[in-house]
Amino acid sequence: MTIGELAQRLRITTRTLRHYDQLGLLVPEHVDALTGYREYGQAQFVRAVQIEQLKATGLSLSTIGQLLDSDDDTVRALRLQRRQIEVVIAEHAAQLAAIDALLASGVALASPEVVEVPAAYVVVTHTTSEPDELSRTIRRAIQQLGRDTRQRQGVRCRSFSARFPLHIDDGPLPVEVCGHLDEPTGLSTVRPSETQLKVLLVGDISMVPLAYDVALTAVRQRGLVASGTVVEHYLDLASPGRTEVAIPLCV
Amino acid sequence: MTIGELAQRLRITTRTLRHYDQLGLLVPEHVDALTGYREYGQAQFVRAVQIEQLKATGLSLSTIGQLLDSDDDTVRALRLQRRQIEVVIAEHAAQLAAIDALLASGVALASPEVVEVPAAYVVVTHTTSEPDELSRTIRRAIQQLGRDTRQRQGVRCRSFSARFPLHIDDGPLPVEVCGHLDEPTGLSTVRPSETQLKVLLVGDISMVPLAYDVALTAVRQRGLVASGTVVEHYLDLASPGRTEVAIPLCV
DNA sequence: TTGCTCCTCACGTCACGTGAGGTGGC
DNA sequence: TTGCTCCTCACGTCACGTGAGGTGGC
Repeated sequence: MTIGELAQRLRITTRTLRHYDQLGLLVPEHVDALTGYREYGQAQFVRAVQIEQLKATGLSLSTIGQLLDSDDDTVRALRLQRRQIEVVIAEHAAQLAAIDALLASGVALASPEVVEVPAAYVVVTHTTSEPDELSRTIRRAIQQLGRDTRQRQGVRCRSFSARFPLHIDDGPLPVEVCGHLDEPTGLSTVRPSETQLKVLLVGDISMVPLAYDVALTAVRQRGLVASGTVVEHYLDLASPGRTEVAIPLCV
Repeated sequence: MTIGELAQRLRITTRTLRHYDQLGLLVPEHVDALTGYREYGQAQFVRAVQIEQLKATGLSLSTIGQLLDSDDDTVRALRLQRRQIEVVIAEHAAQLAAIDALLASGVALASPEVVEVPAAYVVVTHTTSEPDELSRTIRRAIQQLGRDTRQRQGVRCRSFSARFPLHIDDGPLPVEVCGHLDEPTGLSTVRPSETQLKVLLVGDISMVPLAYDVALTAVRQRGLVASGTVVEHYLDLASPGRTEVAIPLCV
């Protein structure tokens, strides 16, 4: 049969069949020496169907060729392909999550700004941490604080924030973790209002150092005076979530 | 800052930054006329972070550029992107299903072969169909037959098959649908053994006509004599599932 | 002088889509 | 002569990776 007939049967284009020919994946039974016309036979038809079947699994054409030509372990190749597709799906799921987080934040793209943060009711806990344990320490303190406030006061924290030194050296550093409440309760205190240079970051945790860097650079560049403390405010704890990284200013 | 410093902060390569420069997506604050060295400032740093944030959603660089440069509707763009990612995920899910079906079948790739199909216990039902209603008619008959055998005989069919004329003209055509049983029951009959040219097809429904075509071509090419009937045997009804398309032979 | 960072081309990736320009049989 | 199918280049896609080959400041 001609290339057009084969293409019609397979519901693919003649260009695709010429591409397969060029790759050596599906060579015509015979090529007219004069006109260059390709002639395909029954064996090529069957092979073409097999190729389309394997293409439906997302395998590359070169892999398909190897599987059809040698007696390579097709089961093994399909299992491998399965794992790779799962990775790709996970990547796309992460993109969906990133989109949702951005939409939920009102599409806030990282940009540093000076803001006046109003006073707030908070429950405070203090701890210390090695520099490279910082994020784990904060996470644990937040979980503990969340449980405590719910058990002891029946109140759920709206969000959490952490404060630690702006410049981190060796050795343990003091960390303050706050749970933010809507209303004052027995154990809550008031955190006074302050001026901050703030970066709202929507994205996964790996972007937090970047936000910190943006904030710090902006402080320097605008000639502001930092108070020596960093504030990270976790607006939601989902990953990727919204995190504010801020540097309190001395006004 | 230099291109290397900016790259380090963003955890991307200098090549990527040069690429952005080339696209006009992120142009340095200043380029040394003599050495060609790029110099980036605070504004470029912030813009670069915004670019990376939007890249996490899977948007293309050209779209990102448009969103950052004009006041295009970013919310609309993100919603659109969300839908496109869902489509891509669905495609990959279909690939996973294709892999699973192939693995479940023992990696049977379409190839026509002459087989002796043994006798079987079946429950038979007859109906007619317009040619372009064929697949729907078969599906309905299978559902009905499945319900009937379970209700009236408490037996579940192992699989189903359908028989219809090999050459389909205009007008209604006779269709025979069988439910295959493990054991004989009150209403079951025996379908005698027969010789078929069979193609086992693993894939979605759209490939069934292809399998039919493979089988028919093989019959012709091998000089066999067809009985005038096509048999489709649905080994599992999931989609994509395993379907045998066979043409009974006159021996 | 040796590293290090920086520079500019320019090819390669993957599976084709899409013209451009031309030919042979009904 | 007009359609139709067929042919061969060859560029374009997308976001860079990866050399090749070379330069300026410590």
